[in-house]
Amino acid sequence: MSTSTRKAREVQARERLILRTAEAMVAERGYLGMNMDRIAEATEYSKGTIYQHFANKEEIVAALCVEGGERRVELFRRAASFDGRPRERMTAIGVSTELYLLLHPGHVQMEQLFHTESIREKTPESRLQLLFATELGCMDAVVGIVRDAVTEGDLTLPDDVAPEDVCFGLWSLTYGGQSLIAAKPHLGEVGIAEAAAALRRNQHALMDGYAWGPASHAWDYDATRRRILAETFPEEAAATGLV
Amino acid sequence: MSTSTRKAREVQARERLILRTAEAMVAERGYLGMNMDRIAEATEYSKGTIYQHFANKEEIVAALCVEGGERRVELFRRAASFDGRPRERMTAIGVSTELYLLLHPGHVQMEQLFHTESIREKTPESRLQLLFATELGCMDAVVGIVRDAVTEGDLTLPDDVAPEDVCFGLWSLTYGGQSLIAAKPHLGEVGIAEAAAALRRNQHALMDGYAWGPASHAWDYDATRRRILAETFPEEAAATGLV
DNA sequence: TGCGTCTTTGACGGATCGTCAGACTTCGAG
DNA sequence: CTCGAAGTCTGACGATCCGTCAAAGACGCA
Repeated sequence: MSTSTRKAREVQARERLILRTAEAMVAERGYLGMNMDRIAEATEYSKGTIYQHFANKEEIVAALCVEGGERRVELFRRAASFDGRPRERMTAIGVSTELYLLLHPGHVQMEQLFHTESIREKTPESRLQLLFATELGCMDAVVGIVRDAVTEGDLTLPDDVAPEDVCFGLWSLTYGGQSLIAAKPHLGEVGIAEAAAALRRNQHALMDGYAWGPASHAWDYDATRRRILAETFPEEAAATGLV
Repeated sequence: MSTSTRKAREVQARERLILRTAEAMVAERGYLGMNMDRIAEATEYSKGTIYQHFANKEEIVAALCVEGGERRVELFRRAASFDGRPRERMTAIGVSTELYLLLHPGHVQMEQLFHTESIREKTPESRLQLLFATELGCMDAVVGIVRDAVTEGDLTLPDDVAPEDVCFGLWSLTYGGQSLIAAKPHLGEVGIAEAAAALRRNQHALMDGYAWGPASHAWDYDATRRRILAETFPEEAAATGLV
C-alpha cells in the first residue's frame, strides 16, 4: 500500500520533471528545439521511460497546454472577483490576459501551435477533455460577469444575443489581437503603432458597442486598470514591469 | 532569346504544377501529409528539381500563402468598391473574409501554420516581403474605407485613435473569431451556438462602439449583406451556397 | 559531331519519432 | 536469505522525412 503510493509519487515527480524540462526547452529553443531524445538526455531517463508517460510528443504539448490553461483559469477567477462594477471586472479579465501573455509567452505560442489540426489530432482524447475543462472554466468566469452586468442593469442584450456571444466577441478580439501582435512584428509598418494599447481600446469599443455601461467616455478605465494592477495582480504587475 | 523565354515559361509552369500539387496535398492530407518526396513523385520530377524552385518545405508554404494573400487582396478590393455607405463597404469586407474562408479553407489553415515562428524563421526574406505586400494591400483597402467614413462624416475618431487602430480591431476580431471557429469544434458546448452569425454581430457591435454611422439599429445590414452577395460576389456566393 | 555549360537525378547522410526485446529491479512467498 | 514472477527501464533499431551533392544527362553552339 505505502509502496504503491511511493511509486505513484515517483511517477508524478518524474512527470513533473519531464514537463518542466520540456517547457524550458520550448522556451529556450522553440517548439522544434524540443525533442524526445533531448528530453531523455536532460532528465537522465531513457526514451522508453518518457514514452511511458506520454504517448507521443504532441501529448507533452497538450499536457503543457493543460497546465497553462489551469494557470489561466486561476488568473481569470481572481480577475472576476475584482471589487467593482461588472465592466470593471471585465476590464480585469483583459488585464489578466495581458499579464498572462507577459508571464508565459512560450505558452501562448504553444496554444497557437496546438490549434493546428496536425498536432491536435495526435493527442489522446483524455488530454483534450482536460483542456476543454480549462476552457470551460475561463468561459464560466467571463460569462458570469456578463450575467452580473445584465442583472445589475448595466447591460441590456437584444433577444437574439446570448451572454456567451458577447464573451465570444471579447475572446475573438483578444485572441486575435494577441496572435497578430505575436505573429506580425511589422504591425508598426502598416500603421498600427501601439498595438497593445489599441487592443485595449478596441475591447472597450466592443463593450461600448453593446451599450455596456458605464461607457468608456463616462468612466476612467485607465484608473480602473491601475487599480486592478495594484489590488488584484500586484505581484504579477511587478514581475512583468507593468506597474 | 526565344529559347530563354521558353525556358522561363517552362520554369514557371513547373512552379505552378508544384504549388498546385502541394496545395492539393495539404487540402487532402493536412500539412504533415504534404512532403517533398511525395510532391516529387506526384509531379514526376525529382526531389532535386523541386529544391531548385523552393529552398525548403517552408518556402512552399510561404508561396502558397502569398498566392492566397493575392486572392484575398483581390476580394478586398472588390468589396471596397461596393456601392454604398462606408460602413456598408466595410460590411462587404466582412463578407469577403467569410467567402474566402469558405472558398479556401486550406489556405486559412496554412496562414495559421505560418504564424508559428518555427515555420516563419525558415522562409527566405524575399518571400516574406511578398507576403507583407499582400497584407499591405488588404490594409490599404480597409483603411481607405475608414478614411472615407471620416471624410463623409459617418465616423468621428478621437484624437488618440488612428484609422489603422479601427482596422486593427476589426482584423483582430475577424481573424480571432475565424481561428477559434476553425480550431474549436466544441464552441457549441460552451454556449456559442451560431458562431459565424455571432462573429458578424460582434463586428457590427465594434463599429457601433466607435459610433460609426449608421448604427446597426438604424440600418438593415442584413439587407446590405444580401445585396453584397448578389451584386459584388454572385459567383462566390453561388459556389459557397451562401446565397 | 564534339565540347562546354546548364539541368536533372536519386542515392545518401542526418535528424527525429516511436517501438520492443531483453536487461534489470522490486517484492512477496517459501 | 533465496527465488521467481511481475513490473520497470533501456537504448539499439526501423521508419520517415528533410535537404545535399556527385554524377549522369540534355542542350546549344561551332
